[in-house]
Amino acid sequence: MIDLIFPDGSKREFEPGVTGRDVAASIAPSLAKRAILVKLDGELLDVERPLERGGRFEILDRNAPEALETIRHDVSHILAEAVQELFPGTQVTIGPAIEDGFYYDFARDEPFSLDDLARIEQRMKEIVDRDEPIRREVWNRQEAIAHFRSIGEEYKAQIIEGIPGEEPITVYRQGQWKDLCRGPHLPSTKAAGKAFKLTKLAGAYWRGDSNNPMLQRIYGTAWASEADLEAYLKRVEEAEKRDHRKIGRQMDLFHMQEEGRGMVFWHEKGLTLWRTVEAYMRRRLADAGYVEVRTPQVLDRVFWEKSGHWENYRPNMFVCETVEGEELALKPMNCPGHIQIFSFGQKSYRDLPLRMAEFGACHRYEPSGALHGLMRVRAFTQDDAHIFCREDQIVDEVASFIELATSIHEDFGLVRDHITLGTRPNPRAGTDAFWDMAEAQLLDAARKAGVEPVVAEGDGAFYAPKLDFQLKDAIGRSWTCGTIQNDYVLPDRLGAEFVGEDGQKHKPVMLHRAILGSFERFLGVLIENYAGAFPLWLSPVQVVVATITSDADDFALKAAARLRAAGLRVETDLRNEKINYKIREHSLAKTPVIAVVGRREAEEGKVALRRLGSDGQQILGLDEACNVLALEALPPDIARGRGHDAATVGTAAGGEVG
RNA sequence: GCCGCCAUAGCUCAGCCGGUAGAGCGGCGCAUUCGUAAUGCGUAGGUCGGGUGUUCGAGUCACCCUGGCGGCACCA
Repeated sequence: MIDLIFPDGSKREFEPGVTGRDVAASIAPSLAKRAILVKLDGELLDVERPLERGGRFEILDRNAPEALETIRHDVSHILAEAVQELFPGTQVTIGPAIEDGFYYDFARDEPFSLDDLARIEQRMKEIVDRDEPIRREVWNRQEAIAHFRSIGEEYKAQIIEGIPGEEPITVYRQGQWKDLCRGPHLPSTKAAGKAFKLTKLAGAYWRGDSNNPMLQRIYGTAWASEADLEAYLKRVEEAEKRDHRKIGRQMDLFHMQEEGRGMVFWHEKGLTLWRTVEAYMRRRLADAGYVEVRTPQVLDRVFWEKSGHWENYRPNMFVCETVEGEELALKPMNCPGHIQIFSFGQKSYRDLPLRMAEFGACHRYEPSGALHGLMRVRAFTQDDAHIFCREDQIVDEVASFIELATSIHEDFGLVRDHITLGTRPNPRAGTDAFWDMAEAQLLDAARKAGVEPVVAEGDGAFYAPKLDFQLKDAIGRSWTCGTIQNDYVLPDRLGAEFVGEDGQKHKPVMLHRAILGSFERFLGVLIENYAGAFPLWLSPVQVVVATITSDADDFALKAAARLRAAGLRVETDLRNEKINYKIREHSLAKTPVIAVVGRREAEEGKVALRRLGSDGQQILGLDEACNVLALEALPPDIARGRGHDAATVGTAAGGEVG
């Protein structure tokens, strides 16, 4: 007999070979009907799977969180079945569940069309209606390989060949159709439900390797209920509205054009945003003990040969030849330049840690297909810095960096989800012993800062492991911003050294670190995080003074001048338009504050402040308005320095009027 | 770079099976001076990303190039 322990703690005995469905039926017939999966000691199993051992046991219906992944996986199989019915001769490969949905990769000479997608989706729904039972079978390895080969499924045969010897080869039958799969699966196609939708068509390399043939991938989304599906589609729509490329155009922040792929034309408002962020970063870095430097944009090929970049990254560098025959390259990164400054003259251990920052403009020839708005560009400015330190200073430096970065990210409304530790990749420089040590240092430092990193196997740079910050924005999407790497290789390669207490020369360790990543990308993230409705301190235009009638023009100009004198970024709108029209226009332009001035305000020397997103007004005397807004527009670091909490400042003074 | 899709006024988009381009918003002009999310009327903008071909005739079909988008690969 086997013992099953239920979630309520009760324990019951069953015959070995009993199925999850039998167990459910012994509790209640309705439960047997609803059951789509069972969990035995944390492992998900088919409900029809005979149980050979006991353990902690749970019966899951389709609303269980764990069921969703299986539903998605099943829908991907239904997709594959539909495709093979409609397009005989198409080979199936793999089709996993992913975040929000699933995909399936097919090998077929003819490309699928968008129209095909609609047909396939229709057929998938028919397959669900057919209620085909899904059953697990264990096959003999050699027979399985021979079988899949014989039916022309070369990819499946290859997959089986790659499965470790001790693992059983399982095949799931789904009506007439079958697929190699580890499982688990739902009891029938009907259990998958119809809350799914095919979303996109894409190419994808077999086994993720660009040397392999390209397969056709069909993506879909699948949910436990129609309501969830609709909510998801709505979320996607909301995210599209925040697209920084769209908002960048609407708000006149920047543009890009054909002749400069991956290069940004920053317009006045976009540059204002940039400079605001830059000024903030300068203050934060200065407070944290960094010095700022600037290194050459273009350096001789010989320099990059020494640094090793020529050898490793030549195809991705912008290179030019001069009339005198020199070969020069635009810098793809700042580190070698910083080492030159470090090595200029002699450095003592007393100089360490030396934190050297540069808002460094770099150029990298990124593959054309990688370019994406501001997120991936060919010319970008990093908020770069290198901390030269002794080995025993690494942990402290990394830990305080984590604190600094966290504080900065939060000032921009981004909350940390987690930090990843990218470990040794392949290929890589250095011995395993080196990597053991370097990875341990980062782990120690993270823990010292109170963070337990999530390990991302093989995600490190080739010369060093790294910590990456994963942030969440206002609508829950995650972004990677900020990184730190402990590099022993480059300082050695470029001969950086310092004189230690012992009078001997030592090699410093170099911590490469960025908090924003690049200004381009970070501003893109900010635009999407705030959907263009920036907090007052960041907003390119902070106040628009809008008149109701031309009688108020003079006062409006005076008010604008005073607000500017108080340090605010102000525009005026004296056009002969109705106030409704102006309010609408400036609200759509995401202006945080509209200062309305009519005859009444002009006579009384007041302004009526209207905040974006609220329809109330705050009528204040001009002086008071200047004070309130200037205080409110303080960057968060300065507000903290003055003992103000930016979030609550400005709401205290003045009366609300409907 | 690879696979697929797309490319029409400043913006968003319509233009069916080929017969020489439309709308809304925006712009400009005139009128309106009107208290917190769109005042009315009028008017000017495109030869349809570039090229080749098919055709009596192409925005509309085919092919090539360029670029954009969605993925894949890449991301020091």
